[in-house]
Amino acid sequence: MKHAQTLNSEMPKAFDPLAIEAGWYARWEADGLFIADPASDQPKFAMCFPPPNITGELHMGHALQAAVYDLIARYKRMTGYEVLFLPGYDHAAIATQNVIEKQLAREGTTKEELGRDHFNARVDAWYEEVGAQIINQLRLLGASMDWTRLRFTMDARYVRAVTTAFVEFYKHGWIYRAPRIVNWCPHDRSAISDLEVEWREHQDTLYFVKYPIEGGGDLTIATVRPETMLADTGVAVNPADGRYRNLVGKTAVLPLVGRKLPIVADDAVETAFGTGALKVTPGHDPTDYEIGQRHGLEIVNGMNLDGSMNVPGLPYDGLGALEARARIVADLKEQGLLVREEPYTHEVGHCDRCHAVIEPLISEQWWLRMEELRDHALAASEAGKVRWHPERYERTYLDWLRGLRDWNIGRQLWLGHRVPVFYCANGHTTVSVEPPSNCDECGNAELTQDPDVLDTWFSSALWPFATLGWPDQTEDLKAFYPTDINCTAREIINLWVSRMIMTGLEFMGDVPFSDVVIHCVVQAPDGRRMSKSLGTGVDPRDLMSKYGADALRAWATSVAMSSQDVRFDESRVEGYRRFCNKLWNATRLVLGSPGVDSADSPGIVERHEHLEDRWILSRLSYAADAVTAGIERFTFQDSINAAYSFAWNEFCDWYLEAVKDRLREGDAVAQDVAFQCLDTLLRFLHPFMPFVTEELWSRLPRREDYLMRNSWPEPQFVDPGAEEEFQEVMAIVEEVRGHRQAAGAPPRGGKLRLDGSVNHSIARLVARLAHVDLVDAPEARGTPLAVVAGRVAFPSGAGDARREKERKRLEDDLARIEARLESSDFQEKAPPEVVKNLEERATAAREALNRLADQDS
RNA sequence: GGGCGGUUAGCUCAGUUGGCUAGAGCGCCUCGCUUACACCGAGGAGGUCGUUGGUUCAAGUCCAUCACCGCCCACCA
Repeated sequence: MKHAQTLNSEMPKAFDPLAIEAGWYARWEADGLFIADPASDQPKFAMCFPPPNITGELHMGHALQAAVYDLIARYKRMTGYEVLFLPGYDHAAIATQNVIEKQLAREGTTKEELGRDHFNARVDAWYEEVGAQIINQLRLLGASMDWTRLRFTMDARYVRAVTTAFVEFYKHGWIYRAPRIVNWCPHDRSAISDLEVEWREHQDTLYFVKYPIEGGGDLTIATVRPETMLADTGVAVNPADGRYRNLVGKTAVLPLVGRKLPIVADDAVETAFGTGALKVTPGHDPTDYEIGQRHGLEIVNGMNLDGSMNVPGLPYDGLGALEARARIVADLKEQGLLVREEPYTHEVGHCDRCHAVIEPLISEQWWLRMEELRDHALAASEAGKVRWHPERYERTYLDWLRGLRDWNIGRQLWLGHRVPVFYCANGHTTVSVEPPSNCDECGNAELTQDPDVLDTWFSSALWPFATLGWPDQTEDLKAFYPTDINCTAREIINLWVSRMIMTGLEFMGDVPFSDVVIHCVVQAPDGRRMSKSLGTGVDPRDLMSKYGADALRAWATSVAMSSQDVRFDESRVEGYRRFCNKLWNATRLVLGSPGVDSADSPGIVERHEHLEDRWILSRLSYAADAVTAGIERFTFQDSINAAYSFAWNEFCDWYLEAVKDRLREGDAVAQDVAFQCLDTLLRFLHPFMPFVTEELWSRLPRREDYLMRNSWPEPQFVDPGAEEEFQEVMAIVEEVRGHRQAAGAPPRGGKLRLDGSVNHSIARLVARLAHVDLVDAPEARGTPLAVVAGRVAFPSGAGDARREKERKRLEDDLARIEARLESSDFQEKAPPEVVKNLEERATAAREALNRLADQDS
């Protein structure tokens, strides 16, 4: 349990985050506060943390995401839920393979040289090392994750879930194997899905090439990839294109190769592009593939899996694409077939992991039919089962879903979940979760497993239930599925969120979560992408060691739901460290008051004789409401801002200043109110800044338990009258201070006569806060301050400039207000309360001007 | 090519259903080491809310247009 001590004398003057963070995390964890109990009779609340790729350390995006998740987890615990916050990490097959390959390259070797076994050992070691790093960083952040339920997508249990899903889909007849044109990464020697292609702008050349026509004449086509012409099997024109109508049905002859190419008419051809004639390469272009299918064109495979040319008998055989291109262009030029070249800018697909140029080619792959999965997901959305925050992202998701095509789930990588398909020597296929010992059909025991692995996203798609034990009906699964929230960056809405929804509906019969929260992306200060390779990354650990985890988290949650991406601004993180320090010192002040150990805390103050007490308690209620509303609406910045301004601008700047004397005298009511404020404030700040709040709360008198497992505050002391009166206090005090500075007077001292209309409570506070003595009448000489009708003036004439400025402001304001009030349209059409409000403002401005005039006379 | 978001103080950002006398943090200027805090306190300067129109008694807030910036989808070679 925690150590009990409440002596502020032990509190250093400055808050040191590093001195307390690790200790609290260890204590929370040791006391099992992160562990979820499926048998609890509390309502359940669950979130499965998006498994970070094990490709390296956590970056800013992870920190931001973890801060948001953890704030929700802590908030829900405090509001009475049994919370499961489940951590894990992802094997990220293609990404990890690339990382290891790069390491090997640096060591001057390759995975082929190393061999499968050694390569796998290497990968395992890497998973262990990086997995530990990631966990460590999440702990540093204060993420209250249930580490007893840590999951890894390569754990045996998880693997079984993945293969089970595959087998189920297969039984439905949704998984099939077929040759199709795919995005081929020649570097990874694997197919990748459409979503894993990253498009980049290239400055290329558009080549215009003359194709002779049998029986005389020729036509010119335009291409940026002349090397693919070696695999051309046709030429296409638009049926509506009058220029070429007479050529349809004729045959062109492929230069350099001599192959006969039927000229066909197809709507897919754009008449406005190039010459309006398209060379058709069904084996290496998706559009061409479809045209080829429609017209029965032959498919020629002109490329090897490593991206080199596969054109036996031609001089380009075995060359890389770019080299072949140069040679072909030269040869065409020599033969007079190159009509012209134009610079051309277009988008070229790259592998999003290794960045190699994608080569579309025909390949036999595993496919998953999406029709039914998609339709169920669409129906779930229509039924309002998933809410998106901000709402607009629902459309992003739905638009993508509606255009969904079959998913290429096979990968030809060394890493990943193996496809659970086995072939026997007789050519039969057995599909099974557990490796079969015999062929299902003929009993043959000589089985070989399909070499393909599954797309990483196939396994990630099962995350919300596979982590809970599916396909077994575990206690966790029953208690915590469906989960409640998924929070990610928008870039993986389609890759991941959509697929979880589809598999959840399929295997669990319900959506995997009810709310999807999309957070913004943090950019480098100059607006570029934050990236290690660009050198624009900022390490969250550096920030934590400079400012503390609380400051980083407070900043992260304050920007997470921005409508636009945010540029990283370190000064804002620093600002939240100062805020922690402010809280620290405010607590220190209150704890330093004599006799606090016996203060009646916590307890609602029944003795309301002090205006400032009623005022701050009313403000506290208002702030607590705002914090709660912000969390509930997923606008965390509203929560942070409300907490910050209450703590700093109201509690510290005004309340503590107002009650300093009372605290010093050991006034039990002031102590009680101050503790009440601190107690509540620390509670509603805890999800945002768990460490400093737990530390300070533990120092308040008689706090036996952890703040972390205490209840969410709902103070309900609202006193509009007190708020109004205190406004008056602040206005007069600010005026005194303003005049003082304008006149160059000392910051305290002097005498002030308040108008008789100012009540005693207000007068008392003004005197204290403005550091003046109240008198009945200003003395003729040596009186620095005087007041007329509740407003401050210097009788001497010092402060005239300020007064003049004030007059100007008031006059301008009054003129504007009167202009509006004089409009009959306004009087008739504006709501009465708006008119009334404006009239009151006009009155106030006139009174203020009158007072200024009185002072002049 | 389609869709979405953004353009508010020197910088980074807030501004809920139109009522704003437009805010915060940082930075800047002037004071002040007052027994919680100099990781501080007090005062102050600084914005015709990207453009041009429109709707309205009233527009940063709604509509249209244009201009930039960013993102997501999209297989015109």
